[in-house]
Amino acid sequence: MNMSMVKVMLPGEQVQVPQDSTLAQVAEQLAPGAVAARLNGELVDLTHPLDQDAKVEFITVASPEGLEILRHSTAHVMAQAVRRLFPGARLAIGPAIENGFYYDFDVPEPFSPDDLTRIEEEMEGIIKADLPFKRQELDKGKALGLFAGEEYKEELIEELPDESVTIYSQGEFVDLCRGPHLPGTGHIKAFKLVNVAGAYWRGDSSRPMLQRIYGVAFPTQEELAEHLYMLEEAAKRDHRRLGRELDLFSIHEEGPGFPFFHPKGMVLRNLLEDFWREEHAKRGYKEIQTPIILSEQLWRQSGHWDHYQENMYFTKIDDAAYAIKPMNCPGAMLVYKERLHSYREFPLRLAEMGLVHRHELSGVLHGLMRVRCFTQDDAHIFMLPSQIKDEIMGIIDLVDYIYRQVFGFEYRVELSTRPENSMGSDEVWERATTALQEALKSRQMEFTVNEGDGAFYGPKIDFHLRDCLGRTWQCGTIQLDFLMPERFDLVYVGEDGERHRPVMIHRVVLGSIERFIGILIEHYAGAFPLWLAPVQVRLLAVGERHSEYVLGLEKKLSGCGIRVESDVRSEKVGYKIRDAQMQQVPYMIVVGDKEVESGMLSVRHRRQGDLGVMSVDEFVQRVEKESRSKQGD
RNA sequence: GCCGGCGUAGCUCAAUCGGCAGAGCAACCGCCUUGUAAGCGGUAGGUUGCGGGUUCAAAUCCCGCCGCUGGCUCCA
Repeated sequence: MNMSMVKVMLPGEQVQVPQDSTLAQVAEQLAPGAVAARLNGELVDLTHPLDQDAKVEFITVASPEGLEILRHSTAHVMAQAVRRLFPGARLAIGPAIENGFYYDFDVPEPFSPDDLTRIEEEMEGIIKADLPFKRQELDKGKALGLFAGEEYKEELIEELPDESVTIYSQGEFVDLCRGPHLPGTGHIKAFKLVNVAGAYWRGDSSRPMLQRIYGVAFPTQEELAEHLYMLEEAAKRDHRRLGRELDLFSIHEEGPGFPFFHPKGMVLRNLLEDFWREEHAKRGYKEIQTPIILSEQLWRQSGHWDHYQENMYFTKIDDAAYAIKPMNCPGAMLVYKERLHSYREFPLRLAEMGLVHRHELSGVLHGLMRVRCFTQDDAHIFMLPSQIKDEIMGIIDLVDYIYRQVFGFEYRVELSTRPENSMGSDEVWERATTALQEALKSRQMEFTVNEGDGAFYGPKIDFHLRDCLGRTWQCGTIQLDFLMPERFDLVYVGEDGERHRPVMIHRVVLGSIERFIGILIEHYAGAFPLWLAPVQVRLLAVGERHSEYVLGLEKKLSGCGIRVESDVRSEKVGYKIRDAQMQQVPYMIVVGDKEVESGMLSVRHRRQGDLGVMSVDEFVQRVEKESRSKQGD
């Protein structure tokens, strides 16, 4: 018998196999750890047959794609377990996510933590049975029949563009799925269900709330354990915890979402603001300040009344209606309108550290990261249409300078386009969005597009930073606005002597001072670089007889502009060092008989330990140099 | 706002089945006079988030509210 062969091109080698062999058969010989494959560029299951010559790359769970498959398959196993334990549960969607997966279920009763344990046990059984994942293609009509009564699956099937859909099954469990999947459930080695949460179907709060179970999954138990350990470590960096331990800020039941800054938090905050002012002055910004409470009429004119009312607080003064500002722009408009402007003044950059109040839903408040009042490092820039691109590029440079060069943050950029409830014509939106896009492209920034997430008055570029758990928070934003100038009838006198309409940019760099401080706390795990450290030096008296000398030294150092405090408590030196270490004080100076006699300083660094002896001048210079560098440990 | 979990001393956490609210750290007082990550002893600290209910008896069980928290939605 003449068996026909096909050529399989693998990275670095080429083999011939009988036609209609499966990829699994090839993998058995050549890639024992494979769980899936890339066949002519497309991800497929190992059960896929080879009917013609093909380029093949095998995938293991060590690769990002393999890991995603592992997690996705684990989600299916979880759904199977849930179905066994809760036969009435209807399935929604169950994708792989960072570190794991989730699956949404419609169940009459929410899952309890005990249920999670039972589900985990059921999953173990399914894994032990090593059920193969089977793929099947069928037309939509048949699929709808198969999933009859599964309203979420029906909705998904109806929306799929192709006439045929694929389903996967393992054992008795069948699910609509594009795949690919692991060869069998036995390939799952390490997973854990971590929590349950309510989640609206398709993220729409007007639709039913489903129960979402989150899990994590890794190729090995070791990696899973490592991940769980990392989470524990991350919790130690949580700004809410460090804010209390380092006495930076507090939030009270009497003011949910309204943070209180303590003396040390204020030092940090003021230093950050000083830095901000310096950098903005260098770049031609003028600073203004506008009131927190302004007439409701103004907010009607700006469009906030129609588009932002739900987030605003209102009040009355002498029976007249006022609103507490949720944004700074209308105030800046009034400043602009104070007098007539010439094109020669442009771009006119009016900055404002503006305290805004917004009614955020109670369920979203989170330490300093999401609050109900915060200070925006705002600026409104008025300019000619021809200046848009340069101006936006200048702001991108400033953001990059502060985020990356000064603080060493990794950040993500998003372009947000027109939302549903917005003002203005399509044409204006189109123009503004294109301008932002072009600025990003000429700066060669990588960015993702966030459809429908713009402000109600214009599209925006957002800069996102990560917290200790990898959650991202929007910080900087650049918003282009053709509408507000229209609404407030802003004009400038052009070269031609005629009046024209200026273009405006709203922008923040840090975003919210509060949120940015939250990010800083987590980024440095409380060990702020010297220039930001609320206390830079702590003097530790060895015995009580050294107190007086220590206090004199404190005066001397603080006279040199160093933030210093003294510990003259009746405690051992080891105790004082431990205390200063835990407070993340960068420098400790031990003062005993030797130092009093010699006039030298015994310096300890919070990371490098004992630095030995140096003179006061030497130490002051060291501190000044390190502060100027803005470098961390 | 919605779904789940949680709320005990300033902080971290105990308190068996519903049976006298407890420990460590911090604070305060005293002893020690201290040399590079926690010296010793003592004192004080609580309407168990708030309000109802069940019970002979509630931190514990039930209901409502407040707050925190993980998500969803929303957003700097």
